[in-house]
Amino acid sequence: MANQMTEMLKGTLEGIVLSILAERPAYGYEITARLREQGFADLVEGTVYALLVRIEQRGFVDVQKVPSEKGPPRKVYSVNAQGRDQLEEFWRTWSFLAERIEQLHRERN
Amino acid sequence: MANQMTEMLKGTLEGIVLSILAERPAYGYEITARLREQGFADLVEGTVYALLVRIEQRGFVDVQKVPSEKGPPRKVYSVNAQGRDQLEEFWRTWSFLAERIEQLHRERN
DNA sequence: CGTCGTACTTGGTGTTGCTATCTACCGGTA
DNA sequence: TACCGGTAGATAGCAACACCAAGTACGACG
Repeated sequence: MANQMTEMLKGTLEGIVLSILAERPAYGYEITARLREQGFADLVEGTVYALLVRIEQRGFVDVQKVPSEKGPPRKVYSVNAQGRDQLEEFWRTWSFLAERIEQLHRERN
Repeated sequence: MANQMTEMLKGTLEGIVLSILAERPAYGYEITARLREQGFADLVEGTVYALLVRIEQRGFVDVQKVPSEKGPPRKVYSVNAQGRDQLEEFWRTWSFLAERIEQLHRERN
């Protein structure tokens, strides 16, 4: 993955995944696949799985094991109340940062 | 510093500083002060100095020592051609990411 | 039985921002 | 003189996070 994107994903990927889960519950393999389709072509599975473990341990998501026809059982994640709070916090932080960066972008020559 | 902002700065702070230097050359203490005024209140000096060392070693900036009336000599940094390339790359990466995140933002309920 | 696609796990690495502390220079003040 | 605060920079150690690499597990299909 391009180094710059790798570094930029730190701190944003969690928000991205929480946001995806806020739309509707999903499991790791599915999330990875969707993100790859949406342009994050080089995103590696291990990253997403590790992130899911993290946000579960922090109590932002609930997990449900669902049997799959095509492989091992899926771990379907859904955001809970605490996760929604975290997501709101993410949007606040993002908005602040994006605003300042966009301002620098406009000021560039 | 809020944890979320800390993580989000990874990967963006370099672009922010390069962007500031692209407007006009500056030195570390000044850059830290300006960023703090602009809302990055908890940004620590050490972070900026370390970043400046990094981008100098990567050849993105040129340095000039300038005596100060109020303290030790300043190290004034200015972006060079390679730095401008890096900055362009930063804007491309940022635009891509921001677009996708804003889309998730709009889709939220 | 071997392979492919699905699905998840994990140990190690590199980058990066933060914490904390240090040095250095100057002016004002007790 | 001695001390303090503001200016200016450096750095060792830490934590978080994305990546890399390799592994396990399950079912279907040839």
